[in-house]
Amino acid sequence: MNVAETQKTADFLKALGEFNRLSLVYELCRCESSQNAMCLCDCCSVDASVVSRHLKVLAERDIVTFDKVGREKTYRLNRNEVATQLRELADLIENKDCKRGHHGI
Amino acid sequence: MNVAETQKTADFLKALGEFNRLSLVYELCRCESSQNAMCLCDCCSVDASVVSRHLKVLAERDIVTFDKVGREKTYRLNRNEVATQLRELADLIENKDCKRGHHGI
DNA sequence: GCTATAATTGCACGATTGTGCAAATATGCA
DNA sequence: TGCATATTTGCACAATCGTGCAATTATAGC
Repeated sequence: MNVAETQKTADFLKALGEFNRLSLVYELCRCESSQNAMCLCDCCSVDASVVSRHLKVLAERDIVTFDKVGREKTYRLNRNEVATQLRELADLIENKDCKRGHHGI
Repeated sequence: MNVAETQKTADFLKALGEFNRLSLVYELCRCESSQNAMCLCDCCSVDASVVSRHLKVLAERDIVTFDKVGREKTYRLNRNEVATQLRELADLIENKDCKRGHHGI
């Protein structure tokens, strides 16, 4: 695992690892259709500017994607991509193949 | 998803979502046997006290477990538990059942 | 054009976090 | 008992982060 990959994975997990951002993800998870940011404000009781910034972080990590329709941005969760990243990490952590003993056996 | 569960998941992800802590996890992932903290120091170039603190955070989230043997603590990765948590989150995010339309359809 | 609404940005602030160093604690070994 | 090694803790500090408010930008609709 090289440094860049490790950093990328850490950034991904850090983006998910904040209460209000994870709440946004869960809220989007419940939505079949895209949701605009104002609508998403309701799920976490913070200022609209804060939601805007959190969504920006999530978008930077490709956790969510948005479409701009008129003056609204509608967000949707990148379900498959996020789930895949989590499962890949799970597989890596559980993987027996790369294990070695104390002395590199 | 209630507040306490969301916070717990966020804390778990946050614990993994820091570069040096994730490096420690990867290092433990490569080890079949338990490793003591001094040995783990090598994988991330920070002070031993820093490693100690990071391992404490990982232990608090049940990401690692340790045994105290003599004056050393040997750590091992809770592979199954961590992988399971990640997969449960992946399943939740991908789950179609809990989806609903814009108006709760 | 003007106004209302959606979203972002700048600024400030307090809280948290990661870090190194030195000191303290704990334990093994001679 | 005394010394060496492993680990933790206290302290300080800089950096990052989450937040709210006010101002700004963008766009729809009149």
